[in-house]
Amino acid sequence: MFVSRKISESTVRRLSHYLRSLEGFPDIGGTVSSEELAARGQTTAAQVRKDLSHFGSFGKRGLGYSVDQLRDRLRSILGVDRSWRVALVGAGRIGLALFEYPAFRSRGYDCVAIFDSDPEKIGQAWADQVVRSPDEFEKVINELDVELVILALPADGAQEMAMRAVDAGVQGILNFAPIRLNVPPEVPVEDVNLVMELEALSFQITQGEQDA
Amino acid sequence: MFVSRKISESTVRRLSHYLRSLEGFPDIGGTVSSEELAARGQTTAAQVRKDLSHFGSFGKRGLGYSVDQLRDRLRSILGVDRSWRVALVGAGRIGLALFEYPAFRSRGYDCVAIFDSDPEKIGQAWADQVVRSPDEFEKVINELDVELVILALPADGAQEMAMRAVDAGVQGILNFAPIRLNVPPEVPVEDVNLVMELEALSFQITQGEQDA
DNA sequence: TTACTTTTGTGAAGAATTTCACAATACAGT
DNA sequence: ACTGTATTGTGAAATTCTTCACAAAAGTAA
Repeated sequence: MFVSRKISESTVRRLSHYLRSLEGFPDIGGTVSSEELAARGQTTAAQVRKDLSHFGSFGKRGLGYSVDQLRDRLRSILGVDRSWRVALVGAGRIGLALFEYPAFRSRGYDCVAIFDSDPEKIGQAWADQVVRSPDEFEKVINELDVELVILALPADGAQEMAMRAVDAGVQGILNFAPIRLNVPPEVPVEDVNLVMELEALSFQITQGEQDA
Repeated sequence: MFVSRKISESTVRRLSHYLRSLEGFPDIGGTVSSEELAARGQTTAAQVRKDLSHFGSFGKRGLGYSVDQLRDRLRSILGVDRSWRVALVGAGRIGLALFEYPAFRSRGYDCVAIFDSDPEKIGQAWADQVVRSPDEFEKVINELDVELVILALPADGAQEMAMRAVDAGVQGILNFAPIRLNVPPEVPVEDVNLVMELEALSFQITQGEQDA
């Protein structure tokens, strides 16, 4: 019914997935059943209904969910019905890839500052942005009201910048550095660890072969 | 004891994390306790022991685990005690970032081919590689014995290339395209979805504020 | 050898998540 | 209005994952 405490990580991932499916629906004004949504997300209809039920009941029995309504509701639940002010820390290949990732800006994640400690890079123009020195970090974060920080730098600098981001009042961190960041529990961190993903893959392949 | 069926996704992620921690240990010949390992991975000592116990018992009571031995064992479990032949599909920003990611090659993931459908890109040299046309895909995958494919292309081309990869005999797929791939269950797929990560982050921030 | 300390490996308990199953309800057709 | 069909919302059951707690080592020191 109400927004109960503790929505699990897996539920959130599925919600994000449902939203992605709904965005693929051209059918304006139509409806979608939990069954259809499940088919697109390799989960079950019951799981879809359970996930959605944590936030209220916005389906119609016998009919399903209004695509438009559900999409709007999911956007609001996931916090993407607004825009976020993001700073990118690390102007390497990964930083560049993210900066130019189309889905990034199109979903309201506005990159308003870029930092890198490499003197070669400081001052470089990236689209409408200029790469800044980390010396300016706190000042810029405050002046531009940055809410999210993306850490796309090597492991050794990541912990320090995470701390500085938290102290500067940032609300969340997307971390690409392959270390576990030590931050206060009230600041959410999401990790993207490419090595871990590859290892999960080779694990599954290796295991699969052992079974055969 | 023995490698039992069905190791959970979360266990695999933790194993990968333990390995990362152990690689940071300069201490050659030393030992490490489940307690220490847990502290580095924001989990508990009992969890570490349970995770490891799925694959045998390679600790010494009263002493802990031999760093060297455990590291080797984890490498073997995760399948990174060997090298993997990888093809990159999509020579955009994300593809480039991955191609140049140092941890990539250093862990035995050898990129042996790059494909892109953009005629502008075909023929470009990337380090020791040349970007190839997807027309050559099946031929090259077979000739070079490619085992893993990294899909770093837009959503609309991803499903087709996934299918072609599976038909060509590829054993696993790392997917950066924001769609759920439809492949036979015996071919493992790992998804890296940047939008999903950002949404998980904004969800947590939004939720946190509602509680306060 | 014996006592003491440490830390593993693991059954059992507890917690969390997923699936089941069905009453409630919404609409369509007649 | 009534019958039939579809589909939600949700307790309860089943399953999976995590934590607890402690006996079984393994080393150390006297």
